[in-house]
Amino acid sequence: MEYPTSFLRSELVKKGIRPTYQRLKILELLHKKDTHPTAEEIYQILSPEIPALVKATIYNTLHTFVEAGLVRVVNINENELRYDSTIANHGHFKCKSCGAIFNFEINIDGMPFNGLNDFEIVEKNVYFIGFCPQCLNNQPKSIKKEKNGK
Amino acid sequence: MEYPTSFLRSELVKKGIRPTYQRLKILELLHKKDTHPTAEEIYQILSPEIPALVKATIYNTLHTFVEAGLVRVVNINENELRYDSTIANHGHFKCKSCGAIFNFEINIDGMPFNGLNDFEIVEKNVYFIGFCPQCLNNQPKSIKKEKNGK
DNA sequence: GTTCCTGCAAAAGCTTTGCAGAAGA
DNA sequence: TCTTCTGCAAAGCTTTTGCAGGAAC
Repeated sequence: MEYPTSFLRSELVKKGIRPTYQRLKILELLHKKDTHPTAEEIYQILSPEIPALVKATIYNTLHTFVEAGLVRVVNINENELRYDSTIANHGHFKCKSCGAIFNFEINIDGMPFNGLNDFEIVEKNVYFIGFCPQCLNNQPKSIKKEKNGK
Repeated sequence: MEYPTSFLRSELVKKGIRPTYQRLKILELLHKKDTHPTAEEIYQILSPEIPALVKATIYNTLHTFVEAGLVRVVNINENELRYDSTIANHGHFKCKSCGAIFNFEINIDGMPFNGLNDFEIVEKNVYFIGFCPQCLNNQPKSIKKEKNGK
């Protein structure tokens, strides 16, 4: 998928966020990468292109985006925050071996549940944990014993 | 629910974990409290009872429990790790206002999904975010505008 | 020109690690 | 007695904050 600058720019302007170069690049990356990068990963990817870029800016930018509802924080085990720009109904699958996060289709709103009668539900999330096909192929014997991908 | 020391003790011994006083207290707390306390909260609760207790011990103990499969890490938005001793099939609901986490019934294994054909699924999780009845009653007008409970 | 953002550096917060003494087997 | 755990202190990471110069409007 391609995201022209004009599209990204209007996405920001619509929310009252100044479309600076850094913000456009970070938003573009979040749209392109579907692996839900961490702040650190965003830094690693954009740093060569924007040498002056600093992590504080990435953190500030991500906060701005989250507050505006442009991206969502995905947070699956481990102590790390990942960011997701797809707000549609989907589940997240995290590979215990390589740590990658995949989207998959699931009708979250169709799931029956009990015990939240007087609660107001704002957001529903589903996440699975296991092993991705690539990791299963690479180490079919030992993979089950691995603790995590760190 | 009451958890006699002998029960807790055997739970640990079964997993090959030495049933020290600190570990028994932490495990007991995780069973009693269904709000999925953080390491910090565990420290706050047990500190008066065990003045010498130190956070490093709590972190180490929680790691030990997680590795043994006695407790699970629950991790819903925000940058904090919570621990859950109930391993059965249930969802977690996090209140945006007070930050408390509630369990609710949901048949996770019954949910249909697509796009994970060659994946090996080890664990399935569901979490909802919204407002709990208590917070809805306390501030029925302003609650929707609140960002989070921090 | 004014407002707001970025980069930089320093601080803050949470978690981990190394080690000596204490507790458990 | 031997092994393993706890408490303590220090280190390590990630994230946040304050401020001056710079970019956006």
